[in-house]
Amino acid sequence: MLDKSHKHVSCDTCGARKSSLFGNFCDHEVSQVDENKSCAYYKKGQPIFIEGSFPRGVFCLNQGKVKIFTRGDEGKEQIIHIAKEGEIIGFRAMFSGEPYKVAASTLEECNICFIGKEDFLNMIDTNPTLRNGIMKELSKELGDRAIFITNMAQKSVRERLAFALLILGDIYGDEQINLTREDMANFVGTATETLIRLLKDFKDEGMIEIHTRKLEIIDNEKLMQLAGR
Amino acid sequence: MLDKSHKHVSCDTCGARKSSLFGNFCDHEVSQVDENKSCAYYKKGQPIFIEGSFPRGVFCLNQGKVKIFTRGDEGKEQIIHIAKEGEIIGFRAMFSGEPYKVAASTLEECNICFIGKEDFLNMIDTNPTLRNGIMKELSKELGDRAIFITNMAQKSVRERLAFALLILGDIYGDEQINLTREDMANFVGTATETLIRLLKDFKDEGMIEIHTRKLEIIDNEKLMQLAGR
DNA sequence: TAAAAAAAATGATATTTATCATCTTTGATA
DNA sequence: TATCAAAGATGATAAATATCATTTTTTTTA
Repeated sequence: MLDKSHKHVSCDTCGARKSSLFGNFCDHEVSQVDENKSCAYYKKGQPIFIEGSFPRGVFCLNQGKVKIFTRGDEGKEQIIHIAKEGEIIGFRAMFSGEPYKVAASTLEECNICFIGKEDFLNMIDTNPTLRNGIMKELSKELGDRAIFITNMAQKSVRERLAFALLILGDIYGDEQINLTREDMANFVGTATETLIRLLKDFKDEGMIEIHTRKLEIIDNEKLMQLAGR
Repeated sequence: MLDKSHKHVSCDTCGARKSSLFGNFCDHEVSQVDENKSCAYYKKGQPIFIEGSFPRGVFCLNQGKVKIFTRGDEGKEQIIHIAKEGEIIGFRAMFSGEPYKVAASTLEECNICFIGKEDFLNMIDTNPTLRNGIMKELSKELGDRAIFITNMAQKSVRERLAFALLILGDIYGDEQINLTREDMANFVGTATETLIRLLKDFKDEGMIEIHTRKLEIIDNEKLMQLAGR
């Protein structure tokens, strides 16, 4: 269980920072971020920002996982991305000038830091490394989403599930995958019932193990083969 | 029919420029682009760049339409975007440092200018307006693709076709929509046969008119209602 | 302008996947 | 720890869409 007091999490000791966009900051840049941020504890299932609102700054994930999603016409969520420790979320809408097109909420307990819009944009302007990192990140994601779209359009639910499990495996690292069946279905883009049935098939075929809610990947190879490329 | 000689198209007189990322360039910035670019005529169906290759620069569309697509496992195309006059294409991969994840080829005769990587990156570095424009563009597209993914996952083919026709209507402006059924199916994400049948339904329901290959939107309202939001 | 190729259209059928109804298990909370 | 709500699971059925085979029309090119 995480510390619930809203105390300051120092960037200096943030284990997630090395792998983040702030990873190669020098000391004084780190303290610049440190001085201008605020930190907060979020409990599981709490919204960080919602679709349609205007961004006031960006969120930097110190601890925990966060889902980024949109809602279709009937309110059904489509999970676009699951962010983990070290990721900065919500910076896209700051450049687009539009309100958020996606929403974000926690999938588990999280510690999340907040950097105000002005401070962040100021950093972008004065720090070419950060700027280039951001542009690189934006471009990469654009490519990933093209593939996501293609998968949605051309792969069967079974293939998409295999693909999704591989991504989730990466995100959860050596932890077990821990999502509700509904969230997983909303990531794969299918009905919850269909997802449940397929998970059982995958278990029977020796690709995963199911520990009630948590999933363990047993046969990465087979999943990759099924997912295609 | 376009002029096939590879003569220089001046940015100065480029009708598409005003609506492009170079739209608010001052005179000397325009001539900077002008001096560093080369122009070429492309015939219909010609590739501009292909998936997996490394970018040497960016392409600026002076005249004509271009499809941006990926290929699924069985080689089937998924069209992600259709670019028109004024759009700059292929700049994403230049920032990501990765090879192209998408391919581009012409849908009709095109005049396309080319700006080398070094020149373009130099412009980005020295021109904050261009840089901000690019970041804005990248972010916007990221939002659009989130919605695209959600549509793919949650809408029926019929709804997606309505959505696609609205987008195509915007792109083609007062021209009629002019795509093969296969390309259209690859944009909507469905089988060609299904697309053909649905187009007939749409015609019968008075939403579009079919002039052999070209389509005309008759009832925008109804399409919007069908497409949702 | 005829011939060939490509695109469009149509019908029959199979398959995948969603939906609805219901039941069971798990986990949270009073 | 008993109770309740949420999540997970299962079966039956319906609907949407893909696939395959074939024909017609349009476009391209020799």
